[in-house]
Amino acid sequence: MVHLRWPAERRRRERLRQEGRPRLLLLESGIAPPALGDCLEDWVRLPADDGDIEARAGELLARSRHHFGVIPTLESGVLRVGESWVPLSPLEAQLTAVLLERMDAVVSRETLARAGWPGGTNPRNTLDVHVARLRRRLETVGLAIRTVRSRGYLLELSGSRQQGAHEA
Amino acid sequence: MVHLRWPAERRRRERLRQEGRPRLLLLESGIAPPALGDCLEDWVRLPADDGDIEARAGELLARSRHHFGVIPTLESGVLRVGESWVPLSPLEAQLTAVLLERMDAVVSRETLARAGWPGGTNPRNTLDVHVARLRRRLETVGLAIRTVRSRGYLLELSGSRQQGAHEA
DNA sequence: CGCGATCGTTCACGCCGGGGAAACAGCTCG
DNA sequence: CGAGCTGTTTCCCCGGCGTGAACGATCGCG
Repeated sequence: MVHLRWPAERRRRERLRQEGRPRLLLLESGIAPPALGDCLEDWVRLPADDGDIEARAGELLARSRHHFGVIPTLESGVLRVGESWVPLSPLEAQLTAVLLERMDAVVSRETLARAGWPGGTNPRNTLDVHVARLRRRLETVGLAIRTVRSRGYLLELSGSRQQGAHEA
Repeated sequence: MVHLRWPAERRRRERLRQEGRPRLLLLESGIAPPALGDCLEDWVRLPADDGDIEARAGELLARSRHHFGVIPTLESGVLRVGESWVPLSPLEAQLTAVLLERMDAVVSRETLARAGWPGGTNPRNTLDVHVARLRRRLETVGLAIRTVRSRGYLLELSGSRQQGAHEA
């Protein structure tokens, strides 16, 4: 996150934009706000409260993370999401792999069942149980498995905008 | 684009957020900026220059347009509008599909009835009830079903102007 | 002008089935 | 041997759906 003065550091701003880095413009008083180049930019009019500047910087950072998207990766039983990670059991890894490659889309329980138990035979509830367990595990790294009733499941980052989403 | 006062209109803000509509918070002085829910929100500390408010509103609008083409899509029981989505039951999905492909146009209740109950059998206020429920569900993602009396229903983005307000 | 008839909305109830959670048991592997 | 995986059973909650009835807004007619 870079703070820079506007319009004094105009060239620097341009460079940062090309590099795709988030930047916060500190507006000298009396200057009109510039048109923002992209989602990774914001401005604060001076003089400003430190808290406000802090807040904008934080939002910008969060937005940039959201914008670039966190891409979970699964490799030899370890699921990484940003900084954090969890070990997955073989079966859980199977299921997660399928959910992952259809991230943000619905995966039918049937597909999941085939992924986890190619041999086929297992009682109705087995999948439910494993999904429940997987759920608990994934939420520790900020992933959520949503149920789409009578359709299947959907994997997404848990901050996402669903109707049930709760946050401060 | 909605301007609202913070923290006074806290509930309104929450509703708008769930509907995925852009909103600008006008911060009473002395209040700390709230954590932003998503890319469609911003704030200005009062008292503020009109130009600054204008600028932020403009950016927000641009960002929101950039962020979604606002074209609702329905796929495997999931209705997406911009960043938000809702799971729909099979029946609701049927109805929504019809409304969606005639978006912004009136769909007769008869058509809807046939879409939801191809077996034909189902007079009564069953349809009404399902429309009511569907309404509640859709408003969480910023869609609205308007009634056109003795004609049918009409699906539109809830940001649109109310019927009854005939414009010049 | 008022009064039903008509149309639409919403609430409350009940049934049904999908899906969730806990608890237990066998298994595997270090 | 103990801990973590996995399968299975059982119980039950809650969401989806249909129905009935009360409520409310319009409209038309005398």
